[in-house]
Amino acid sequence: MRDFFVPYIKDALHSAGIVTDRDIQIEKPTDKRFGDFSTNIAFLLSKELKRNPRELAGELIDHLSFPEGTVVRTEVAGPGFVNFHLDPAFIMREVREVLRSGAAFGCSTAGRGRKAIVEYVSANPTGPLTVGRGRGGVLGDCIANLLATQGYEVTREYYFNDAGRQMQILAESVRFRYMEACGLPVEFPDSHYQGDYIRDIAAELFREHGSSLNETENLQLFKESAEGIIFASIRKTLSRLSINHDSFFNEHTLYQAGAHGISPNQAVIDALDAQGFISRHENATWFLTTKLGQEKDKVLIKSSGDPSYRLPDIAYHVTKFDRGFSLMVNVFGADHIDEYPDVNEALKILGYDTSRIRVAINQFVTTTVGGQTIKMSTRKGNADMLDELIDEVGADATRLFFIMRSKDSHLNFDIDLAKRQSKDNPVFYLQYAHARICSLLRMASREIGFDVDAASGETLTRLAEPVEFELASALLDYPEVIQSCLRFLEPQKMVEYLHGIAELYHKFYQECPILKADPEVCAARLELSICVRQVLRNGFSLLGISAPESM
RNA sequence: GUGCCCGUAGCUCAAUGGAUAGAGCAUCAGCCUUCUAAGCUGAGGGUUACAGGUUCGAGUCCUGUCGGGCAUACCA
Repeated sequence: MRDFFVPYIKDALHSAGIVTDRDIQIEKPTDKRFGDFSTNIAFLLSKELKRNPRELAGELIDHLSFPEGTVVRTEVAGPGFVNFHLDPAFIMREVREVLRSGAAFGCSTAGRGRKAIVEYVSANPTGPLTVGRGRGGVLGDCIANLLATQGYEVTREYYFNDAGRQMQILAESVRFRYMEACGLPVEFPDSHYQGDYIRDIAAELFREHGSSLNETENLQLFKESAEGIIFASIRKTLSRLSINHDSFFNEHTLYQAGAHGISPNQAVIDALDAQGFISRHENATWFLTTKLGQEKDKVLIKSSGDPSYRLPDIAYHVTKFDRGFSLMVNVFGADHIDEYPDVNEALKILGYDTSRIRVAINQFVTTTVGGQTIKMSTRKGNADMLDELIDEVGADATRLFFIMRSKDSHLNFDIDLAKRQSKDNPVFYLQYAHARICSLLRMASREIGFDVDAASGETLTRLAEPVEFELASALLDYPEVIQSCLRFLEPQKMVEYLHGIAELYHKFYQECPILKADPEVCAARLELSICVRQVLRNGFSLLGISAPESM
C-alpha cells in the first residue's frame, strides 16, 4: 500500500523542480486525524536543501495529484508532515486482492531465482534439546518461512558435529552408566553428562548386549548408539514443532579430502596462509586475528592435531558460498556470540562477500512456573527440556511464545500462562478469532446459503462503518509486515500484527451485526470476514501454528 | 577488566529518528432472552534506569554512570 504513494510523490517533486534521490518514506500515523498515511520527506529535504520544511511540503502538495477515487485529501500538518486521507472505497477495492491471492497474499517474487540457506538448531547430538535451543529453532524456522514467501529457494540446514571432545565425553558417560547397569562399581565423574537419558541409552545397550561389552575399550559402539538414539529424539522433538530440516550437514565431511586431494579444512588453512594470516607455534596452528585488531590470535588446529571448532566453521561457510547461496542466515543462541566474528573475518580474507550473511542471535530463555524462575542450564540434569515443555503446553503455544518477544530480549516463558485455556493466553486469543470466523461462515452457509468459495469481494464497497475501514486497512498492511519481519529477522512483529488483526475483528464482530444485517451488508461483512480469515491463516502458517476451525 | 544484549505502567512486553510512548495481565466500572462472553467498551496507572550530547524532532543515535544477562578455551 505504501508503494502506491511513492511514484506520485516523485513526480510531484520533479515537477516542483526539487531534485533528490532520497527514498520516500511512507508512514502510518498513530493518530487517525493525521490521515491514513503520511510522509516526512519535507524534513529530509529541508536538511539537504536548507529550506523550511513546511514550505517544501506546501510546494510538494501543490504539484501532487492522485488518480480519481484514491486519495481524497492531502494536507501539510505540524512542522512539515504531508498527510494523505484515502477514499474508503479505495481501501475496500484494494482488499479484494486478499481474496484474489488467497494463500499467496503477502508473497512477492523479490527473491525469485535466488537461493537462501537458513542454518538453525545445529545442536550436537549430545543430549535432548533444551528449551533455549527451541527458541532458536522456531526463530530459524519462521525466518525460513518468511524467505520462502519472497520467492527464495530456501534450504533449512542443521549443522552438527558427531566427532570431537563433546561426543567423546558422551560415549564415556554412556559407558559409565552401562557398567552401572552391569552391576559394576563406578564413580561417575562430575564433568560428564548427568541426564537420565544417558541411563536410558545404557539400559538399552544392556538389554541388547547383556554385559558382553564390559571388556571392550572401544567406545565406538557407545558413541554410535548414543548418537543414533539422541539424534532420533532431537528430530522427533523438532518435528513436534513442525521444524523439518532439508539438510543435515555433518562437520566430518570437512575433514575429508575433496576433488583436489585436500580437505575443505586444509584448503582454508592454505588460503589464509597465502594471505599471511597463519602462524605455527606451540605445536598449534594459529589464525592471526591480532592483525585484524583483535586481542588474541585464535587456534585453528590444536596441538593434538585436531581442528578447533573455528576451522570447520569457516570451511563450512565456504561451502555455503560454493553451493551458490546468495543469502545465508545463521541463527545462534547468545552463548555463541563470539563464534561468528572470526568466521566473518576469515571469509573476508578469502575474498567472499560477507554481506550475504546475516546473523540472528537470540537471547536466553527462562521458564517460570508458579511465578518461580527456573534458569536454563546446560550440562547438568536440571536443564529444562524442550520435549517436556511441549508436553506441558502444546506445540502451538511453544512456538508462539518463543517468537512473541523480540529475539534481543530475554524471554520469560510463563508456563502457567501458556497452559491456560483462557483469554490471557495470546495463542487462544489469535486462534479464537479464526475459529470464530469459521463458525460464522458455517452458520452463514447453513442459514442463508452463503457461498464462501464464490466470494469475490465485489460487495465490500458497501461497507461504511469506521471499524470496517480500520480492519480492511489493517489487512492491507500484511505484505509490509512480512517485509519488516525480514528486514529485522524478527517474526515477533508478525505476532504483534496478527494480535492487532484479531483485536480489530473481535471489535468489528461486537459492533456490527453480520447475519442479522440487511442482506447486502450481510454479504459484505461476510466477505470481509473471509479476508480476515485468509490473513490470519497466512500469518499462522508463517509462524507455524495451527488454525483451528472450531474451539 | 573487555565485547555483545537488555533496562519503558504494579507484572510480561511493543514502538523503520516522527506528531499526545502503546498492548495484554492485574485493579476498578459497564456489556450476553441477540451470529462462539475463549469476546467487547470505559477508567486509573509513565521523569522511557541516571547524566550529558547530536537535530526541526530522541525510548530509539553518540559519550559516560549504575543495574541485570551472556560471552571472554588448544569446548562447540
